[in-house]
Amino acid sequence: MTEKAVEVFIEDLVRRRKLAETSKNDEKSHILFQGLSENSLQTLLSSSHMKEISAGQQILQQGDTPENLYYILEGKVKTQRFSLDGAEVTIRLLGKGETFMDAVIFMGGKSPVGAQTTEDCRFLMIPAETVRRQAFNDSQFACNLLQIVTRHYKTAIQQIDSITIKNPIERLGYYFLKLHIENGSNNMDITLPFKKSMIANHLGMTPETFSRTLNQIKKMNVNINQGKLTMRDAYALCHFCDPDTANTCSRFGSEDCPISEDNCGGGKCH
Amino acid sequence: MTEKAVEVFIEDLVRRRKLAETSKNDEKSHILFQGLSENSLQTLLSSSHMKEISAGQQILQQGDTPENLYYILEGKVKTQRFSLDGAEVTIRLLGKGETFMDAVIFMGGKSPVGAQTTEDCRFLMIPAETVRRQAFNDSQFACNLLQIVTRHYKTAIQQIDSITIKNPIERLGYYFLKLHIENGSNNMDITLPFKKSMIANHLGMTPETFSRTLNQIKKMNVNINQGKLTMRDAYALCHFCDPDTANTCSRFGSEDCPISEDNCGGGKCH
DNA sequence: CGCACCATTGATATGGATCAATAACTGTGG
DNA sequence: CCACAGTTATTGATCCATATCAATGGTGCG
Repeated sequence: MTEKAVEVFIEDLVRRRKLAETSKNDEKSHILFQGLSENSLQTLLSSSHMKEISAGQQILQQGDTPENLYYILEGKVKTQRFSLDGAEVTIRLLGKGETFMDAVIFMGGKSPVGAQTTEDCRFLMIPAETVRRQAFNDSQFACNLLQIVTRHYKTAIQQIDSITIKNPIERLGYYFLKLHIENGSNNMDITLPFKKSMIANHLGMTPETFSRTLNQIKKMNVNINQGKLTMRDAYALCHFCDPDTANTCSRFGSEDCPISEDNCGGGKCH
Repeated sequence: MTEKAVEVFIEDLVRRRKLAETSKNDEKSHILFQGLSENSLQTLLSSSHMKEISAGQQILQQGDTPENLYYILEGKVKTQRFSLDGAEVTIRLLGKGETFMDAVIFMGGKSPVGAQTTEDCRFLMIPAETVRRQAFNDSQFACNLLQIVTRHYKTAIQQIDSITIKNPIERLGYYFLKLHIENGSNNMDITLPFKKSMIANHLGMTPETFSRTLNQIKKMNVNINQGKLTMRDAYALCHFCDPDTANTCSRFGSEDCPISEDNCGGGKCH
């Protein structure tokens, strides 16, 4: 990364950090840089560089040694695993402002997952060695990483849960619900952020099953058309909510919220 | 924890740490205390206390706020999740020397998993607040935690992979293989560390399927009798190995190892 | 000895995968 | 702007792996 690029990047970060302080708008993966001194930020960024990778490229193979932490400035990515006979599992689907290989760097040894662009991408790449050194030198940074990795872990647990004890309708419904909440719980229109077949794989089902499941969901006040999802009412997906997710929903506790403790006393009703 | 107990515990830790330096015997979860100053150790332990909990007790409910990090001094534990209709998924099965709620403490909010003893247990409990504070004050400790959590995350990824694209035989075979390697790759006798029905649940299958799968595996030079597993030869389970796991096997690279690069050139053969 | 609990075995049911054909969409070049 | 090729999504028919249901057999404990 050139001196100039570093400066621009830092400026942007600082601006956003100030923004985050005043408003409640916390952009997700800025957690990585949260609360860092200018100095620490400099150390991280001065050894980093940017890279553009076009859509559909394998950024990193499962089994490679991870040399960098990737921060997505632009574009979308999936991380995946392959079985010996070529079957693929999508572990994460991620976009702008998210990081990957953040956890892998601390696992030691080869990466258990591969990563692939699904759109043209621009990355900020921070060398793994720098990240490890800085984690050791700056406990604020280490704590930021801890927060990120535990969040990934939590998501992974939910994924295990979802694949093991939920049926396709519940999985898809829950996925849509989370998109809905991410988009702001009042927004009734959602554009699917990935190809259907990718989401299907991520949810542990085939594209055929995904398609059929979509038809089921259409009967529930939700319409899907050309990758556009339109909810008849804001509560259409509440059926798929759980107490944990409810906490992140702006309508949690409102009169119509089925999870709300006021409505059933204990968060385990329904 | 009383002054006395602290001292005994620290003495024991120090002894083990010295042991770990000289031999290659790295007991798993001592990672938590690895490389900490006496001072840091004191801080952590002086606010800790011990607790005994009998078999079958729910230590912590899914949805509770985690108040402590648990270190298992004695006994066995499972962490689990429940669906709204009562179905259970076992996330981890763990024993002596392992920790839990380590990651959850940094997730913020309620615990996404519950924990239950499966045997009589004795725990060292370190208050969550102490852990968080110490992570911030001692980057060595933070890095230890990072290592632990990323390891959990990796296991979770493998679990997702396993449930999604492996059949019951492969799952069970892989589980046995890992036990075998943990026990020292030359040990041909393994005692199942948990009840079959628990392992079954952990592997995402019913007890019935587990039982039938066991019969399949018996045809492959592995015998199981009353929770005792006996391998005809040390390579009986190699069929279920993958390049990643091979690295942790003492026989990796030997003539008969099917993963060894010498035998196929690239670690993707078979 | 008898009661629980757990594991095993057999019979049956079923959800989702697979296979196969068609349809809709995307982008490209004339 | 349309025609065409390539990709992605949908729909229908069939199959199969694993869950479920039900009965039996062990094992340990009071």
